Amino acid sequence: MRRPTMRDVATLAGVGIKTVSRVINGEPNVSEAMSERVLRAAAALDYQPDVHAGSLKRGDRRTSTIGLLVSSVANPFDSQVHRAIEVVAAERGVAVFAASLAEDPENERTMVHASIRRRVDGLIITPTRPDQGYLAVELDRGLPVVFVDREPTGLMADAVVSDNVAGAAMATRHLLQRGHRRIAFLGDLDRVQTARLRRQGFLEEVGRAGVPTVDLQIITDLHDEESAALAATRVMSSVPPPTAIFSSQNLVTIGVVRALRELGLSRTVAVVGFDDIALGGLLDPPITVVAQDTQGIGTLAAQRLFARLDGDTSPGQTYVVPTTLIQRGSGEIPAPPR
Amino acid sequence: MRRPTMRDVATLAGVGIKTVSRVINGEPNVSEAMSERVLRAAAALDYQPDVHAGSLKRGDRRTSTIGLLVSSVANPFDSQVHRAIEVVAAERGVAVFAASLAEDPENERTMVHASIRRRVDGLIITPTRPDQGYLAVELDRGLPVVFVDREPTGLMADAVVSDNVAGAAMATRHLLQRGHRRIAFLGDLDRVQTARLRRQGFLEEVGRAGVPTVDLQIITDLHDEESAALAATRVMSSVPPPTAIFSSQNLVTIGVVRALRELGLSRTVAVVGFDDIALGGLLDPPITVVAQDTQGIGTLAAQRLFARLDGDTSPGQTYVVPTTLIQRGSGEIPAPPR
DNA sequence: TTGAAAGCGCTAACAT
DNA sequence: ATGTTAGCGCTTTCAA
Repeated sequence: MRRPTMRDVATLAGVGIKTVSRVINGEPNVSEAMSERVLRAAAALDYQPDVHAGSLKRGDRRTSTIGLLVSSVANPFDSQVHRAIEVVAAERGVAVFAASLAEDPENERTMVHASIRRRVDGLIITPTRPDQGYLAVELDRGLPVVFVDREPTGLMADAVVSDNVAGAAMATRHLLQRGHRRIAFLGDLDRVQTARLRRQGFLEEVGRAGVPTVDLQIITDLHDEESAALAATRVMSSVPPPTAIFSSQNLVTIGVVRALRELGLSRTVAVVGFDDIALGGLLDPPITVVAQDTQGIGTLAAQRLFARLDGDTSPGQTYVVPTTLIQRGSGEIPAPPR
Repeated sequence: MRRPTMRDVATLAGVGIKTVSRVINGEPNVSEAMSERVLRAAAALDYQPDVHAGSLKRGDRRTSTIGLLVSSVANPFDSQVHRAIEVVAAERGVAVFAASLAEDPENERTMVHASIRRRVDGLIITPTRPDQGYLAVELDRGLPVVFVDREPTGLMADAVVSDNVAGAAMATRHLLQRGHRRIAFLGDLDRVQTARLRRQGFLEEVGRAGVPTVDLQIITDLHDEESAALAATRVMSSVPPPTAIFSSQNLVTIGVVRALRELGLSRTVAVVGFDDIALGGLLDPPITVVAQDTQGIGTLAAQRLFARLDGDTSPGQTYVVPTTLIQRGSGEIPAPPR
């Protein structure tokens, strides 16, 4: 009925508790016969050691648990990153404690503290607050923190991010090369770092191409599919309308596709989206995107965290993971002759 | 540098450790002045209590942590269920420790034990092994377990599942009503319970309609998009070919859609899929599906777990969550005149 | 090779 | 209202 303790195992095996500890932890200097006797008793009782009770007295205080705080575990980008992290963690017998911050700055501190109260060995975070300076004291105390998707502010630490500026520039260049000049940029919440960087990449590229500002339409702060669809409809009714749209985020792209479909313009107006879309290849036309390497990002973030846990004390740095342009059709629609 | 303990807070505040404990835990019988002094000291040291050290001596041994073991955290169904569970858990200050079993039976036991070693208060599991009897001892020891997506075998416990049989029957009836008789069933791994139930629902419904067996093609054990596409291509080349396809799972549906598209049959052959598909409404034709209520399933599973933690000792039972037919176009293609 | 004692950070039980 | 002691399950230290 009661969960057995190491002492119960010791009693059943008729040995001292320290011997059980040695066997359970695979420590040396235990005779073969002893080891087998203890293991038999442990199995008979269905004994499972208490990781946290053990860590209490141990020097390193490790719990073999890390925390992952992302925008939302239900979001495809985050859940793919989560999966990649989990694979690396599982190789080391480390469990992942996941939580969604829902882009609410309050939640970031709350969940960081919830993690620390559970004594995680390290933390992987998508920063949501304007400043991460409050984490400096935790870094000092030896808690490694790696950021994903966005760089932290007010703190030197490892970060693993997509090349947002270059990716957006690549998408933009792709449209320019097909003759587009009147291009609309539809972006999500401007307080999100990635949204700003993608806008920057777009602006830099059109600037290099010498496109006059009057030909551009820059819409920001689209927060969902609905607002994006409305914005796309409005943009297309301007005179003269854009011949191409660059949408800087997943949901925005979907909203744009839906709006163009309803306007009967989906075969006429070129679209490139940032962040891949499930089944993008089966849409009509298939949608061209700048895809992020979610697996690469997750794997690298986990590797950085474990490197820190293994003693790496080099200064924190940002790792930029390249994006890929996937040409499927919507982005290859040429500009109409003038 | 070192992480402060409750004793450090007590020393700084110049009080006994038990007073700090009372303040931190919001226990009564502490003067206003004392409380403020302790909180000031705790804040100055950036103190965070150790949940597990506390639970060690506490009567209930609760850690305010639950484990969630699903097929894959990157899978849309699972990650939506995860998010719903997390919302209920967060209301109670409970953290969720998530892991993917990747449909590998070995992983189920491994991760259950990994969870128990971390002393989770309860477990929500998508069963992957053929039998869950090994968990009986844990139930006895007071660890509540709730199953999601599939029912357990060899164990009486709560389970929250979609109405797979009725959902599949509904999809089948929908096709029958449009005059289809030659219908193909494409299902995933037959060792997965939901795959068998959906096949059963299909067979029961065609049976009720008196469709001769010779008109049906039943393909199972499709494990991914590629094998599903191949199977669909093969099925459509039979003579006479089916006029409708019921695909029993997400990836299978995508494979079917891709194959029909390549064969130029996507506007001719009716398709209904089990489990919704992101952007299914933007495909051409838009895809008709039997959607599962992921949020309802996750919320209910979490509610059942917490009800058990709150003392509910009623016998375990299965909760069946209804599915919804979403008519978008592909399922409404009529059978050709004979 | 084995085991006894002390103590990790905290709470329960019992003082005061 | 506040503090003291013992002990949760385990590992460390040290002795046998």
